[in-house]
Amino acid sequence: MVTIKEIAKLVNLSPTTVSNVIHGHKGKVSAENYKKINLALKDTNYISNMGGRLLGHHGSKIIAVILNFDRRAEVNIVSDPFYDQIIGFLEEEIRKQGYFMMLYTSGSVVESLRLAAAWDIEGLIILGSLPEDAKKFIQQQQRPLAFIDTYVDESFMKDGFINVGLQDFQGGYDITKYLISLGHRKIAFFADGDHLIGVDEKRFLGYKQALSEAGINFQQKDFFALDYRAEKRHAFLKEISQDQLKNYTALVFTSDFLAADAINVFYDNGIQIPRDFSITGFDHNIFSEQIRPKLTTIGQNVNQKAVLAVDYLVERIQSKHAGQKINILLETELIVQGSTAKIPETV
Amino acid sequence: MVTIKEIAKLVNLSPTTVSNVIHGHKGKVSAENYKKINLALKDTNYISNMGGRLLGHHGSKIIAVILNFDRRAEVNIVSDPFYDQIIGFLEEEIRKQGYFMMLYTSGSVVESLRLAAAWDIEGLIILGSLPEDAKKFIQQQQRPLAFIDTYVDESFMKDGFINVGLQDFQGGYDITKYLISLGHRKIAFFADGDHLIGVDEKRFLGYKQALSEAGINFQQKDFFALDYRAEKRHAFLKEISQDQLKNYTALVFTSDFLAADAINVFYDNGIQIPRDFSITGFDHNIFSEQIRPKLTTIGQNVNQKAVLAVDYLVERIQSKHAGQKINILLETELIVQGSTAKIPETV
DNA sequence: CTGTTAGCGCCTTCAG
DNA sequence: CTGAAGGCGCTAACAG
Repeated sequence: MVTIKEIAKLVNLSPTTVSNVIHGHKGKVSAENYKKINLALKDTNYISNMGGRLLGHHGSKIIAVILNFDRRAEVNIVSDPFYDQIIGFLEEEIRKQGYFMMLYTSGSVVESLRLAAAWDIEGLIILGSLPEDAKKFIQQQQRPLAFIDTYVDESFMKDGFINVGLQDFQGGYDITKYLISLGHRKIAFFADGDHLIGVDEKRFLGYKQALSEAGINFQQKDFFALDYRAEKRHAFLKEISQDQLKNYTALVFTSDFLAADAINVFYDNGIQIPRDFSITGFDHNIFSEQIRPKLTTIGQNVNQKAVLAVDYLVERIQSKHAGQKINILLETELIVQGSTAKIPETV
Repeated sequence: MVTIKEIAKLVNLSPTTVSNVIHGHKGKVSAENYKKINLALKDTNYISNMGGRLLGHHGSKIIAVILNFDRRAEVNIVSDPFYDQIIGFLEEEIRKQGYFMMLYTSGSVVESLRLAAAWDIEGLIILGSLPEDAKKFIQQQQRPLAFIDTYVDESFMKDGFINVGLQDFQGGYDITKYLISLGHRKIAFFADGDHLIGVDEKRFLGYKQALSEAGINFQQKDFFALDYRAEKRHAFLKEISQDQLKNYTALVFTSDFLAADAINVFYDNGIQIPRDFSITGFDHNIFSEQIRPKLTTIGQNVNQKAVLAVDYLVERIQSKHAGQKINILLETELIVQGSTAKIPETV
């Protein structure tokens, strides 16, 4: 690997001058030498050694993407397409912005911050963080952070805070309202796990709001928690489909994955959608399209999420000061497909 | 961030001694000082600055995962679950082995190698590489490489070569043979794009072999190339289903994704599976389970692939010499589900 | 406009 | 067993 020193020798100039050319400081170098050095750089296929940069704290050019470990455990089970997709988009945008992406999975904030320190990482993108972890990140932050889909208290959104999320409340509200507009009044809600947090909680609150506005009384029994393990989940769905669910005409799921999964379980047990239930998903990813009937769902632009998060982060890295807090919630879109139907007029 | 020097001051010893403790060179430090230093390291939460390591070529602890750009373009379209899954598994194993993962997408071998040089990357894992790119990597390699699912000529598998793949030929052979055992003799083959390369080619050759052994004559028209763009692909499937496909009773797809996609198109056009066609997939991922009927497919262990690739690579990194070539093709498993059926006895 | 110098943190000699 | 010294490549500060 060629070094600046070697290039300097080659063109009979000093390393500083070479460095100036590399950094495009045109004003500091004569046009003639500028050209000569640039040629030499190309000829020798010069690459700057990142060790040198790191050591002088001149910027590592690394952005780390931190994935919450618990989420990841599931990802490998269900292959959560949201995470998969967004990682691809993040990598693309990080690369386009001239940075390198380090991917790190950890359940521990401390571990993630150690990584950031060791590599002098310029900024972190944090995916799927629980609220309490987000707080820890914010409190111990040494460098710019951008969260994706994280809800924290206003009080934690100080200057420098960045979050790019989705109007989850609105999405939950819209899709529930749509069901109500079809005549449904007995609408159950299904989520991943017992304790609703983050995006699922907002979607749930939107659902409740829509019920309430329509004068429908929500009861705790209308909420169903699904196990992340396929077998348990399937057994549970089968069981309730023969019992509790008989009271409902529509089922709202917090994700396309869960909705599609449920449709299959129902199908296997002779239940037809939307004849027996109207069902809705959330995300508008591959699962809502690769199921029959296709899901009525809430669309989001995952690419945009990734690009915005990276761009805000990079801006903050380069401006070198905190800047105002940013908490963008992207708009959602109701996608009506075949999994929902009007309730038949009954007398 | 605490440095070795600071720790040294703290305990009134030299940096060298501290460094020795950090590296566990017990023999070189008195037991007493060893303890004292270790305590100080913990107290101060010491993290070694990677810049220092890099600069001295003491090992970056980075393994780069290189994704072929063309593949990735598709990944973002179809969210190819194989890539998604394996990236998760790779990250996990790399972390477990004490390395950091840098994820990089590039269509250019040169770009990837520049990255490797700049960061003094210790080893590369290359996913979805075309054969000609693989050759370039091998020719220009400066450090250990591990390929996943790459087929290159024997002549390129010199010492140091590592590839972890699948018995794709066997898989294609087994699944076709299974169809034949059900009585099918008119079996079409569907792949992604015109020019069969890599794993798809092997699967195809397995299919042909099975046909040939059963005395079935393969003709070029039995091969169908699918467009990666959903709309074009769907239109094409619909079109041929009303025409050319009438001659076939079974359809072999190179992936679960394509098979599930086709089932949906057929379903939308009133074609029932397996009544009208028997259909097979390949991979046994989420798509074969999230479709009705579930796909008869070929199973592979993606986690094992990732773990083996990382472990072989790390072994090579640590042993510091090339070692014998490794070209492991993992076993496949025929998974019989509902998308295939016996051909009815006709007279 | 150009060059010299110093220092970032670590590790490996080598000398005590 | 311990310590001092040098060098990895780069850049910023400063001197010419």
